[in-house]
This record gives sequence, C-alpha cells and structure tokens, in this order.
Amino acid sequence: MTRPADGRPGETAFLAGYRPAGYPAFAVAADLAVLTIRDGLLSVLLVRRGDHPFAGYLALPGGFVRTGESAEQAAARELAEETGAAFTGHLEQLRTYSDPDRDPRMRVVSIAFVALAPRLAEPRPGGDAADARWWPVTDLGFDHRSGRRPAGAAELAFDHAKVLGDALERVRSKLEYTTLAASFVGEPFTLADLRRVYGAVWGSVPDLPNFRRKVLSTEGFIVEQGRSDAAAGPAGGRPPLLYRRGPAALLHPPMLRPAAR
Amino acid sequence: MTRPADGRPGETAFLAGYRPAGYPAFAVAADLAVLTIRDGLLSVLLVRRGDHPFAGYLALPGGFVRTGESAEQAAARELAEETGAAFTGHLEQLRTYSDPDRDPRMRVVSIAFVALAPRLAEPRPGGDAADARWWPVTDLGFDHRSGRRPAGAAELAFDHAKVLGDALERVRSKLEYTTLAASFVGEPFTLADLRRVYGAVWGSVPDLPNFRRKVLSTEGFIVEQGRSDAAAGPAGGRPPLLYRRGPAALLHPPMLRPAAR
DNA sequence: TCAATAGTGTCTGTCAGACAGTATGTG
DNA sequence: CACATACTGTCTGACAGACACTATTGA
Repeated sequence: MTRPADGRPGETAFLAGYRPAGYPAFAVAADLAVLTIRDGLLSVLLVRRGDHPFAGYLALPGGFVRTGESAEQAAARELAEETGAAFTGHLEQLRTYSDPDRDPRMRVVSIAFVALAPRLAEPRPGGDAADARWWPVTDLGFDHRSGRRPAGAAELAFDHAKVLGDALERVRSKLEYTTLAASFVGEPFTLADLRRVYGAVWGSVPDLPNFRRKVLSTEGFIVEQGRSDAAAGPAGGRPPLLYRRGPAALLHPPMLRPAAR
Repeated sequence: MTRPADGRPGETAFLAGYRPAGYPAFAVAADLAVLTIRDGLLSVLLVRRGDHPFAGYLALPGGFVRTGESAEQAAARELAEETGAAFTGHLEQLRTYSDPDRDPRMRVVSIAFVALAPRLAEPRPGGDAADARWWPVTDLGFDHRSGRRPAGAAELAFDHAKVLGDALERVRSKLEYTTLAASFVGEPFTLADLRRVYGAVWGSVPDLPNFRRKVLSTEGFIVEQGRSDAAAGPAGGRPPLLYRRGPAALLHPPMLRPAAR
C-alpha cells in the first residue's frame, strides 16, 4: 500500500530527524466475538476474568496489539492461542470502540472482530483468562432481534455487551446477503445442517422447501458432494445429500430474515 | 456503558496502584471520507499535504484523536474544522486500518469515517492541509463498480486510496438497503434530485417510474412538503413536488443497484 | 407397516423491470 | 402551438411464502 519513502523527495531525510511529539499515546487491543453453533444454539466464547479490572466478570477474549503486527494479525494470533490451533474459519473486523473511559486503567482503543467457526474443540484457557467457555447468547440475555439486552442480564466486562450486541446484529444481517452461514458448519454438511444455522442465528428456521430452492438455485453457494453412505438418523430416515461450501460469497437477491418483512 | 469501579470490590485499590507497562504505544487518528454530490458527480473532500510524509500528495482530511475524546468526537471535530461549521449530516464509522507500516513516521492506527452531506460551502483549509477541495471520485480513477483503481491513477497519501475505495463501496451498498441517499440532498428536494443521487453513486440512474413507486411506497422514506411555488426549470416544465427526509432508516425490501442483478 | 427424515411440485401474492402514456408548466 | 419537465398506468416475469405431496431409510 505505502510505497517506500525513497520515492518521495526529501522524505527520507525528514524521517531520519523525526521525533514523535505531542500526540496522546493509546494502547490498542484486538477483541474477539467468536461465534459458533452448539446444540442448535448460537454461542459465543467468553472468558472469566481473573484480574482487575472487572475481576470475575465475563469478557470477550482479546489482547493488546503488538509492535509490528496489524490488528488483524493480532486477532488471528489471539484466536489461535484461545482455540489451541490455527484458525481457518471466517474472521472479519467489526468496528472500533474508543470511548475515553471504556477501560478504567488507561486509554485503550479496542478493535473488535467477529469470528465464525464450525463447532470447535473445547477452548483452552490462555492469557489472563481464568477459564474460557461457550455461552449460548440467549443465556446472556440477547434476543434474536435487536441485540439489546434486558436489565438484569449477566453483565459483561468493559463495553463488551455492546460489542457482542453489534457482532450479533452483524452476523444476523450478513446471513441475509452473503453465504456466510456455511462458515458455521463443518464439511461435509447437509441442507438440514445449514438450515439449522439460520434457525439458530435468526431465531426461526426458514421454510424448508423455500430454503432448498433458494440455496440450490444460488450458483456457487454450496457444492454437492455425494450421498452419505450409511448416515441415516438414529431413528432411520432417508440419508441426506452432502455438500461443501462453494466459491460464491454474495446472495443476489438476498434471503431476508422472516421477521424483517 | 462501564460502571464505576466502586461497584466492583477491590478494583479501586487496584487502579490506585496501577501503572501501565509493557504495552506498545500507538497514535490514533480519525480520518474522514467526506462525500457529496456536486454537479451530478460523487465527490470527496481531499487535502493537499504540505508537510512530510507524503508532502504534495492528496489525502483524506483527518487528525489525531485527543485525550478525553472518542474517535467519533474527533471525527466530528475535524469535520467542523474542515467545513467551518457544525456538521449536521450523516457520520458513521467505516473501519480501522492498522498496518504496522501504514505511516512511515511511527505506529499510527487510523479509524476511518464516512460523512455524507448535501453540497456544502467550499471547504476552508485547516490543520496541515495546504488546501482542501472536492474531487469527483471518477477523476481519481475510481469506477462505480469495484472501488479498485487502475494503475496510474492519482496516488493518495498513506493507505487512503484503500480507505476511499472501502468508503465508496460502503455508500454504494448502503443506498441499497437504507434511506441514506436523502442525506446527500439539501431540503426540500425533488424526486428527481433524489434520483440523481442514486445515479451519481451507482453510475446509472434507476428507471424513473419504478424509482418513484419504490420511494413513495416506502413509508417514512420521504415526506411530501407541497409544491414549489414558482420553480419550474429554466426551459419551463411542470414544477415538481417537494419533499423532506422522513423518519425511516431502512428499506425493506432493499432497492438493488441495477448492475448487481 | 410405521416412524422419521429427505426431498418435490405447485399455487399465489408481491414486487421490480420495461415502457407507453398523461399532466402541467414556459416561451 | 411546441417543448420541456413532472408524473401515472399497466403488462410481465422473477421470486418468496405457504403447504400438500412423494421418496427412502431403519426398526
């Protein structure tokens, strides 16, 4: 992106003599809303904080951005530390939270990320987290509509309740116009698996025939992978066709969530 | 958002003894992509940099976030400084750019914003900007589709070409599912004015009868304000009805840009 | 044969694309 | 009157909602 300063006359000399001055110093954190579907419930990975501030509170995993790495790299690093393996799912920037008093210790700007993953192994504790585990977002007081929470819901540390609310709304709306739902299921998956993702995220499952028609008619959303050999349900039933994620990223036209209409 | 530490046992004492240590210090900037429609062209406010680094290059206006203010407050302050008056249009966070070498002086994280405004008075120079003026984005090599630019287009300072490309894509897509287009026109406006906004942002004007039907049938998008008394065009013609922005923020279902289908 | 899960066909209403037509102003 | 701009009516096809139906498995 940025060309070397040598291409710009006089700049190298300027930089050699440059001393930063007069700008307030900030710590910069990368915080993660890691979402997955567990037992049909949209769930988020939270850590129980062991140290002040907000000792004992639930918090989004995260950490400070280091010298020499971007916020995206920091987020990927945190994610790998938290889950114990290189992360291969979907990771995107959400937004940045910069209220002056959002951290009582000092001035910290938090660049928040959303990560979507198929059901992962149980997380292992890392950093200053006393423990880390999955929480169904409904257990935290988040509904499927607004992302706002009733008074009395479990309090999260810092402004993480707002961050998580924004993350949920981002995901709910991205299911409408992208193929992101497929990031929530392990491969290969069935159409019923994929439909359950929409049910968990939106709070209501789309009508099955219409859902099939939409997904199958969207070129490149999913790719058929053959029929499972011997994978009928526990109580019998026709074995489903299996699919993998396709190359398409966008849905045109979008699939609007039921309540929105 | 954050409750006072007094509600959390032991934290006040912890904070009294706390000394920040071990975290890299960053400068945090708020940079602005201020967009408007001028002479039917989507245009962005750019400053010509007077000082190193990138002396002589075009850049997005912006500045460092100060102690005690959020990035949003910093953006609003910069905007007011740049335009010479309190800003009343639409201002939203775009995303944060944090590549380690995006600024050759030091580590600077840039929180970028998009501002939309009706045609403003000519900007007045401020800060380290040698001068500030409006540039049609097509003159900068941005097309109406991808936001990516051909090699050889006028170079912008830092990573601002990427920021501006992201801003343009944000606006193009937000016109689809929000009523944001009305932020680009001064009140009162005509339906033809509003339609020209879509034309300028998308690169092709929507079909007029269909556009009218969509806009007028979306409750709360615009509010009729009576007919202009004596405002026929220079060559005559029927005087148009006048409108103001309505309370609705979202379009359901969305109005998709022509090329997308 | 039954229960259970997978998958299909089809009617209907809504809405966007296309475009021909009407209304109301100025010179 | 011509002309320019504003505005309306309507046909059509694409597609989503709703829901009744068929298919294939295990017990």
